[in-house]
Amino acid sequence: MVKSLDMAQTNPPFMSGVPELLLLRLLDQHEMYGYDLVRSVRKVTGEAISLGEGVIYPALHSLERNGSLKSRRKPVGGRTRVYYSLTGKGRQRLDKLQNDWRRIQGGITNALELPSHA
Amino acid sequence: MVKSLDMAQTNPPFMSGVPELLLLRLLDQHEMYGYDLVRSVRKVTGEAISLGEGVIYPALHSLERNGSLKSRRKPVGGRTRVYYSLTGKGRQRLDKLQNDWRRIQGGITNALELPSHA
DNA sequence: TTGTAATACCTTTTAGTTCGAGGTATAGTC
DNA sequence: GACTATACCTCGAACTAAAAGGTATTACAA
Repeated sequence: MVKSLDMAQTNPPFMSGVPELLLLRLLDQHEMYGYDLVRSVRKVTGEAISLGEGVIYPALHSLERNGSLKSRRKPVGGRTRVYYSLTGKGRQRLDKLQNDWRRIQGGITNALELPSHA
Repeated sequence: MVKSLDMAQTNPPFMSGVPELLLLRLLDQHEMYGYDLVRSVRKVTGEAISLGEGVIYPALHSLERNGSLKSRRKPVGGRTRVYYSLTGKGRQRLDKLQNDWRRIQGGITNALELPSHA
């Protein structure tokens, strides 16, 4: 895999909260493991959003620590996969994040519909 | 003005880049001053988003520093208002942010349309 | 005239967050 | 034997929004 030579873009706009929302949303469907989530995020967003492993793994650990996710280790052909799934708390958290997202998304949509350079 | 007693919510989800986008978008219409922008943001987002002065003023200063905004001081009834307006660079920045927003917004909308708890 | 609310500006501190880069190891393929 | 894909992980840097707190003037009401 060729690594990017672009300068680090540590804080891209509009991404805060997005990894958490997407992970919870995907894991609400069925359990998945980290490496798989990297690919799934790209796929379900229509290639619009790509989250690297450096985002996914810390996020999964953090979500498990706060009780939104639970995990189980499963050996698959010599390798070990860590499968994550939602807890009740995780589903509540997902609801809250979806509400937040819809509120903000709606507000920005309103704002962007203003006439330009009046 | 009664200050909020709620606990500090320093990093609310989905807000990164939003102040910058909204300020540039509003100032693309006509020049405005900080205190006015606080009220305008609330209004144009249909009360969905509220940005305090602690967000607005630093953002305006930062945008002026990087050349996206220019300002002029205007005394009004004993008080001095600082009016901000977009530069060419600011309009380019607004275009870029709007594209980023639409991309991410579309990606998340796709992801949220998945069937739940399959 | 006292005091309170609204206007209008500002800075500092805090608490996060994403991201790239880098690291380990196994399995499979050319 | 080398390279790619799989699969896990950590760390440090860059950046950001938000609250809290601060100054000063104007307007209005009790």
